[in-house]
Amino acid sequence: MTSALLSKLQRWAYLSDEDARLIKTLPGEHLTLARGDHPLTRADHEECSLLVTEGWAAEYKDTPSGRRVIVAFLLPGDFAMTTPGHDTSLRTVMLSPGSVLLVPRASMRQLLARDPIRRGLEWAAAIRESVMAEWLVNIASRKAHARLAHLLCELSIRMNSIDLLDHDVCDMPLTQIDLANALAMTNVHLNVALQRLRAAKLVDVSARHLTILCRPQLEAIAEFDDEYLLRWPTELPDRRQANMRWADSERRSRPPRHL
Amino acid sequence: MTSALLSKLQRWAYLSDEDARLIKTLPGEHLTLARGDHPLTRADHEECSLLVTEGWAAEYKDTPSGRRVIVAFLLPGDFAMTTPGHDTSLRTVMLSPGSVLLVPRASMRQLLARDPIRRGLEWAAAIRESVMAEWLVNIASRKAHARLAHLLCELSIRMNSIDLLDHDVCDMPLTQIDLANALAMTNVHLNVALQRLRAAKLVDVSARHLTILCRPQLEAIAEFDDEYLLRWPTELPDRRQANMRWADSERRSRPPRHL
DNA sequence: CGTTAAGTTGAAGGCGCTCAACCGACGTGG
DNA sequence: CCACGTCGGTTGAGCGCCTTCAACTTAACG
Repeated sequence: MTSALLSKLQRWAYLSDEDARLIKTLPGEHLTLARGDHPLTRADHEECSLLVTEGWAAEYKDTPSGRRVIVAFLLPGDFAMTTPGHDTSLRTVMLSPGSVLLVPRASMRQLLARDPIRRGLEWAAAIRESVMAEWLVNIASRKAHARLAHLLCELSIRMNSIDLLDHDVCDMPLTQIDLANALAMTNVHLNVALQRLRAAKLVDVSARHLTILCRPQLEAIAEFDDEYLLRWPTELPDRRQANMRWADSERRSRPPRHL
Repeated sequence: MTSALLSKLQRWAYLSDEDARLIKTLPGEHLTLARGDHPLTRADHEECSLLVTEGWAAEYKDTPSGRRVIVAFLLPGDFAMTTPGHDTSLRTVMLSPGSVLLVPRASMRQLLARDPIRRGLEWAAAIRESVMAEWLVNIASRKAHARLAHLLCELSIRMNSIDLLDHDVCDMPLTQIDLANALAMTNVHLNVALQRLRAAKLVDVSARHLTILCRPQLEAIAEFDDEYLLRWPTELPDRRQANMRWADSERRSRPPRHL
């Protein structure tokens, strides 16, 4: 039921049996939904959090000009953004049949009262933000096929972290239109980008499944580095060599002349 | 000193005199920096939060292919993302001369112990995330000149919310290259987009200042809706109009908040 | 089988990129 | 003091990635 969330939290925090029990028996309204359903109403937002337990969902905005932009994919174990006074232009929709749990605020408080769980959830929130930043980088800096490759890398790693990846194969119930909406391109061009990855035998996307055929090459053309997803809590800070790309001259340079 | 943070928090939570005093006397190492300086080292991240007190900063990533992507602008009163085990590929840099406060974890805990302050900071964090989502939408869905217009709208509103906007004029110490890095385009094309807005007499960007000349038109071409920035607080009466320093005659009224 | 949504392919055109040159402002050093 | 270097800003030409539009195929489902 909430086993995806449990797997995820156990990666970042050591949970007691009692903690695990709390999560497995998390109370709330359980909804079974079809693709296209919107699990949250405006009223819900004030009163509960939304946890995806089965299937995939998305957070998106529609622009006045009619475009849909997917801002985040929600996989099993992910919470939807439910912040105080949340932004009503951001909506949550199911991208596949699945089920969700509407967790009352009181139960959430109960979870957060447990230190290991709270830390785990904070990690999850931090990674969520990290993923959004990486999406910005992805859309802002890479060409279509590399963007797609990057997203597929991310999704497979995230599926792995909830034990839903098996030998580089996992479910991926997205349409090409969904992918296009998440990657800031048209479905037409997403298709050609996908063909290109297929032709290079890097991935296989079909029948609602994703298979990574050659991860090293895929990661190479995607410039994919999983650090933003995995961040190990106990890791020591010696891995990164600070490459100062702001030249020394800039550091003490005069203020830039403006326009 | 930390007056920008104070102005911001007071928009979303009632602060007692004691709360205000706590913020004004927030302890920590105070640094004066030049453009291009990196205020945070890896070690700092584990031990303190970074608060911008003067000037502008940016959070950015550099891609292997050599592009720089700015993921967020930090204005006075903004905290840099300092999460446990934070993503080292994301860095913070000053975009103008200014000063920052390195707040020790202990002092942050002290702040968070005060309920109104904690709510205010949570509110600020929620808006930060909301802004990132809107940036995704902006880059993903709008053309160059509209992207630029949207960003300028956002920045002017954010400056207003820390009392640094005066009659639609505020400081904006960004180079066109900074703007281009934030908007996923080249400095060359940013320039033409800017010329276009200038020619239409919608904004004036010069001498490190931003002036909104015709907000209604600017917001129109930007598809700008300030809801994601202002989200009505639950516990405060609407101070927004009172605080707006521009004529609000033709601003459309907001649908009443659902109960 | 008829209908609808998703996937696929092709052609034409445009928005934005690359490359390149130039100017203007400012600081530096001879 | 002036020459020069550097950085930011501005403008133009050419081109290519991606969009738009359109038609057609395939799959799912009553």
